[in-house]
Amino acid sequence: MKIGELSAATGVSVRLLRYYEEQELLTPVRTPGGHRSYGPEAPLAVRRIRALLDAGLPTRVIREVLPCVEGDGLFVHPCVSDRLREQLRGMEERIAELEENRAGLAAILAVTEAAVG
DNA sequence: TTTCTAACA
DNA sequence: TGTTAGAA
Repeated sequence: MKIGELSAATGVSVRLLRYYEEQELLTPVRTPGGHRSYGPEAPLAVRRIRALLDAGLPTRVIREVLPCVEGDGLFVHPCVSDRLREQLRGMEERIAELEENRAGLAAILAVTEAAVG
């Protein structure tokens, strides 16, 4: 199918579909005219990518685990569990850092408002 | 009309 | 991610 059809079938913009290809998440074949041609499994592949993206994974990680994804993307082969835990760890670290930032900013505001009014 | 690439917002 | 320009 053509990119426009895949877009209509998945609700993902044509622009994004081209971007996924650039990130090596999708690998459509080319017609003699240079147009992208997607196979019948493309809609499922896009759903998987979306599921992983919605989990906050960067495209770089998605590229690594995509071959191990099954179904609609909510289940992956156990062999990539470690990679995913690593991501979860990093995510938690970022959250912790943001909490510190929040406390710091709140403190500044509290002191400021107490002094000014 | 649709798609392509590349670059800008 | 959306938009846009010029070409096929």
